[in-house]
Amino acid sequence: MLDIKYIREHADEIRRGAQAKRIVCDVDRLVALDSRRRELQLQLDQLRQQVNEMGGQVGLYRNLKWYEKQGLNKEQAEQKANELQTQLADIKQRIKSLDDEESRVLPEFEQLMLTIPQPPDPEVPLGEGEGGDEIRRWGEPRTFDFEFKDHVQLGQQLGILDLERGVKLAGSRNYVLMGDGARLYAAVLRLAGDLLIERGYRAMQVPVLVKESAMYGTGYFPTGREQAYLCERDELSLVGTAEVPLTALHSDEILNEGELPKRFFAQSCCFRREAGAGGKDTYGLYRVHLFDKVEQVILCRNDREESRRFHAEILQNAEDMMQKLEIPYRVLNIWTSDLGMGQVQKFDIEAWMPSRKSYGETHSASRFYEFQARRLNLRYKTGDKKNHYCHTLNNTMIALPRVLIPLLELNQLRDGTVMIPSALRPYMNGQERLTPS
RNA sequence: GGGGAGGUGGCCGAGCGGCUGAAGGCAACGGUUUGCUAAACCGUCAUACGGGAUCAAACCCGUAUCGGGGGUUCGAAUCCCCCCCUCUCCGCCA
Repeated sequence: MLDIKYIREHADEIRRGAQAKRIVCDVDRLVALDSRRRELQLQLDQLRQQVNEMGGQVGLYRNLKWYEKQGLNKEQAEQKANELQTQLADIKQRIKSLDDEESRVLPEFEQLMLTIPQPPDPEVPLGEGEGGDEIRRWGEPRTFDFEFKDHVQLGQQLGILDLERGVKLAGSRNYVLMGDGARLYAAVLRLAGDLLIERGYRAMQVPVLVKESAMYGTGYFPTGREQAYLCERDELSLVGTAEVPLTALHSDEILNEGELPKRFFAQSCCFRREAGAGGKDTYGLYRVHLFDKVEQVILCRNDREESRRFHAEILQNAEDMMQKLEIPYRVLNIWTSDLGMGQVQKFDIEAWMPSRKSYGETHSASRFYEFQARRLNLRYKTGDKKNHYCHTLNNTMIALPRVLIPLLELNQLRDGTVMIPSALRPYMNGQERLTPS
């Protein structure tokens, strides 16, 4: 959410931003509702002021000590009071009708406020459709001097992946990992967490079934509603990322400036319906309904330069993780047309996946400035006792099982066994290789 | 799931239906005093929105907010109804 005053005064900029993001929103309608809303408030405030003042008078005219002091007798005072009450009844009628109008205008206004996207930063490339400009690469895509296998073949031959039973249990886009597969999965997550702990990030364990306010606050609702699993009778939603509970953790709070920045991470289950994905990426472990992710979240001061620095930091953390895993990747500066409602800039990391013969997205690092903090009512107080909205940022540290695709495929040997990258071996009891079990 | 108790400002804690945005205390901040610290004293000390003033702020005015919503009343933190949450006893249970 943006500041209505800012929208009012920079309507053009907002319109251009929405255009660049390819997001449809009605700025004119919003501005019109805003001015009507302010007129109504002004009138209502004035009428309420009258009511308060006259109401106080009524009280006085009913107060024996007071009206005797004014030299009035009971009848005179009573009559004054009644007169006032008659006038009040009239004013309250007017309040009622204005109030009715306000209660029609406000919900629409608030609804529209939630649909206004934040303009992208200038360094974001203008684009069309999904994607971004490649800004760097690390590592070389591996070439094979033998017929390589994809992660599904490898997983099945090693006896660590069972897609059929996953589907039997839970429908399409589900899977089961066994033995070394499950161990490897856990090992990657632990490595990611340990790396972040080393760097001063605070480990968190958070709810993954959250109230709608958290979904709205982080910007996933109302637009992304289709993508979420809802537990409707309890009015709760399963989160698609720990970004939601972590970013909303301090919602409706006023932090002290000294507490910032807050560097968090959480490993959590992530639930995504993949509605609209249609038949896309149905093969293997690429796009599944339930996965695990270690997510980084930073809450910092309201300072764009600071936000940028932290953005670089969380991106670096993820790149370092990929380097530890020895997975070649590239980093994209995502186009305006592929940015979400609140994001001002987003960098994706894509890992080389032999079976896809391409880079595939494994990470997404976004910064939001105040956008989420405003929706969440997440603020901090400075030394001069002023309140400011925080800035929020997040990035994947690692997400599984997707990263198992390059991890298995890139490290396979001719005989179908898979070498374990050395950074993971300590988490696998020193095991160096996956062999059929 | 059933029975009790309770939800007031950063915290604790008062609060006859009008003069209570809310006593008092603590914490915090500014100041006086002081060799330093402590103590003492004085002052400040919720948030949002709107209006006015301004280059902008400071500032001035108003409205709303005492868990949330609705009602009674000229007037509600205070009375009534519904909901939510916390604590506690019982039952159930990873």
